[in-house]
Amino acid sequence: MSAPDDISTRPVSDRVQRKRGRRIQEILTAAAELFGERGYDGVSLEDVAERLDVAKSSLYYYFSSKDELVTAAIESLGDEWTSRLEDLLARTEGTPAQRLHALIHEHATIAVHDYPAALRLFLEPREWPDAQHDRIKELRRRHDALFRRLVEDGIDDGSFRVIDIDTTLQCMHAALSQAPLWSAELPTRLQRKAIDNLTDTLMLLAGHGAQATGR
Amino acid sequence: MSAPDDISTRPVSDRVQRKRGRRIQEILTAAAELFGERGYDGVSLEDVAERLDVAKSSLYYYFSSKDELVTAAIESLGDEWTSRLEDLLARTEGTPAQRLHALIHEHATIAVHDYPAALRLFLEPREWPDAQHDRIKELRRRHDALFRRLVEDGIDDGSFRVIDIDTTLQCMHAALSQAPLWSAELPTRLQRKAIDNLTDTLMLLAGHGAQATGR
Amino acid sequence: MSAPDDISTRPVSDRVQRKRGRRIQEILTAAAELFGERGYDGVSLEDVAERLDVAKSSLYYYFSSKDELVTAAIESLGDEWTSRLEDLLARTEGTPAQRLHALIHEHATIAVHDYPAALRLFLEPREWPDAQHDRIKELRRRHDALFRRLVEDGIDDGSFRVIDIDTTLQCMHAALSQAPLWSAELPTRLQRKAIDNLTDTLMLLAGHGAQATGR
Amino acid sequence: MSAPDDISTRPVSDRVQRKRGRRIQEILTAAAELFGERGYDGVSLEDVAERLDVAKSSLYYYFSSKDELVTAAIESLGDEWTSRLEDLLARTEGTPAQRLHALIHEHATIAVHDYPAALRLFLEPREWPDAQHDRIKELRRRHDALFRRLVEDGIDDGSFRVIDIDTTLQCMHAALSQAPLWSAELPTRLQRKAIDNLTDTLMLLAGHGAQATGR
DNA sequence: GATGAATGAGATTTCATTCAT
DNA sequence: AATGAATGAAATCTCATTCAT
Repeated sequence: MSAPDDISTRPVSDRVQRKRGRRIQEILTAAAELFGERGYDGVSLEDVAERLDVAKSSLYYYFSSKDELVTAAIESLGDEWTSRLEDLLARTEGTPAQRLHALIHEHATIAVHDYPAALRLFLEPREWPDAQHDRIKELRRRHDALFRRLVEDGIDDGSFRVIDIDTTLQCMHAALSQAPLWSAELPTRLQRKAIDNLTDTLMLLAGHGAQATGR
Repeated sequence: MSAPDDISTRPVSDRVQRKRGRRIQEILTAAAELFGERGYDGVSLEDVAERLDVAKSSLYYYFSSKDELVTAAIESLGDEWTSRLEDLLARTEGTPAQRLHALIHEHATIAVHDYPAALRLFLEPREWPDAQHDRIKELRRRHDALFRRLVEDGIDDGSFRVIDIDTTLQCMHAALSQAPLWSAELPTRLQRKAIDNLTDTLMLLAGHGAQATGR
Repeated sequence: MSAPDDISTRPVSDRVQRKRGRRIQEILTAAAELFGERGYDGVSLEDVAERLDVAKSSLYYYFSSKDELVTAAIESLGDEWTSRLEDLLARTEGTPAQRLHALIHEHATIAVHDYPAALRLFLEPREWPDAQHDRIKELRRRHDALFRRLVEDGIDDGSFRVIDIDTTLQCMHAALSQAPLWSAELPTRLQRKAIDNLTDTLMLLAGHGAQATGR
Repeated sequence: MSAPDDISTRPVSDRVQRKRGRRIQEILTAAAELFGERGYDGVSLEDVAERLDVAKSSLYYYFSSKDELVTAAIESLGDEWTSRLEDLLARTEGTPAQRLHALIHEHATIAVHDYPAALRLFLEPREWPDAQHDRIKELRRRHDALFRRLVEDGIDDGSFRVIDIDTTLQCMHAALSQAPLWSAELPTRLQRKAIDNLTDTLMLLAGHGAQATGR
């Protein structure tokens, strides 16, 4: 009805752009929580929309399908998660053992405390639609690399001893992924303690004696 | 009007009875595989029926609902699994470390080799309908008890040292549950090796040095 | 496998014949009760079979379809019902008012007391499959004729006065059909009284004062 | 994350609201007709949808289950019906006999003429799902109260004489409920007459002589 | 941007009916 | 005569997706 060219050529104002970005983040956060908790099939778009207090159809303005929304949510959560771990490592000095201890502790804290919802994301790809497999694997790789490097460092300097590094990493990862599940049942005041225990226990997997945790 | 007393005289012949039992086992096996692989929501009755090459509605002749089928499948699989572990322990002598090693190895073998499908069953209850929660928890308890006793024995005689026994068991369990997932991708010839590695690695969680596995 | 002619030409022994007849009656009785109570759609063949403690498929040995079973059940019940009323009239002497009173009372007794289940049978044809319409109408006609004759007699001799005989009969019939419904809620000891009240009340429809019922 | 407060500023415009209301009424009307005619089991949602020329699943946008749709349809129809009767009484003066006559006549007119479909609604609760029982009973109570009061008035002033007021009301109700069934078969030009006859006949149940209907 | 309305595909479940034994 | 097993059709219900406004 009005000149169409106008619309397509006019650069969308920054303010509008930012607003859209913020809205998308809201949606992704809500979606990540829900999907993390109940899995792909366990959450309908209606659920996501309801939590955001918008109409279901409105979600399609930002994402062209459930799959796309899920993909973005996973990516977003995974990105933030990995970034937090990378940041931590960047500012933590010390022996490989100290740094691995810090990394595990941080990961456990995020999992149990900050994003208990996210457990399914790293858990297993088979649940997710094909499109997500690669993204999840990629996330998983980035995430894995952080741990792997530290473990290798520890092996090199003789402080760690493992049977097989892949196996070790898989076990760590499995235990960390499952952690929110059982620690969710603990009363909050015990969770910090649980995280410490978990961290120390997992250090054993690297063939390294439990660190004193000042407890 | 006079009800014939022949209820007792027509006890459904044994042959028929056995046949029915066999059929039910077929169904349960197929169902356990599928549900184990793809989860409750990921499998439709159509899928189960198709694998058995029967009509969807035929399943209702044996089970009155999807839930009931799933419950029975879980129970059946879990029972057999736990029995195998209990049997193993009954015939295995030795130190707690030797017995725990055998137990983990057996569990890993079952998980990776015999029932790679079953991983979800022990994984997490939230996915399953309410009716299943208790059954799964109960299975989990029985299963847990086997490991716990051995670890406690090892602690008592000084051969194990753990930070916190609950944490240790959770980690072992998590790693064993996840194992089929990543080892599924290995070529078959490497799987035996993977199981050995996994077993030795998990022994570390009990604070016990890696056993020589004759490798 | 054996000579087939034999089977078809050999006259089935009387004993067998009678036994079959008895079995059929059992089935019809059970079916009439169930269908009367819960209607055509409300009763499955499984329900009928269960009450008889036989297998569902066995019903097909006697009736070739649900519809046929229902038809026969209706017919059987209706026949017996109408016969009872005809018998009653045959042995009851007196004025039209006395005879109508007796007829209504008997009908009400059967409906409320003997076959409370049957209410739907006379209620309305639309519920039943097409095949049944005519049978039900025919039953209804026979039944109606009994009442109609008496009312006409009473009109002729001046003891009844009605607005329109069809209307009068419809109302009587409606009230009698519904009776088991509300009297079912009464405690048994009040049902006899309720039948009396109903009878006297319906006599009013014939424009005849309530009879003294010796109460 | 910050939930916008605009819930109150986006109150779903009135126009939309009204449109929705209208749509719902359309559905309820169609549903009431069908369920009234063929009963709960006799009507599938497909039937309702087809009459409205929409997809089956669209009904779920307005009602969350068949039961809910049926409940609403019953309620809606029953409400209107009772209101009409209450209105009539509010504007009708005269003796209890005159008012009862008017009430019965109006009820018969609605039943036979306006909503011939509704007969089952007042007929019998056993057909309807549990959820509906109470609603139907409540409707029935309201409806009953109208008739009861008038009959009681007539008894008090000596113009009516009944055997038992409950029985009288049940009979009236039964006859009125059944009326559409048999009068449906009459040619339209006779229906007015049939209603008059029915009304006069039912007045007899109150022990009151037939009113002259100018015939 | 946002949403109410609508829909098609697919899921679970029921049931009359058939068939081999 | 009787029945266990199996099945296809249909019913209720869910949900991702589309579309007009």
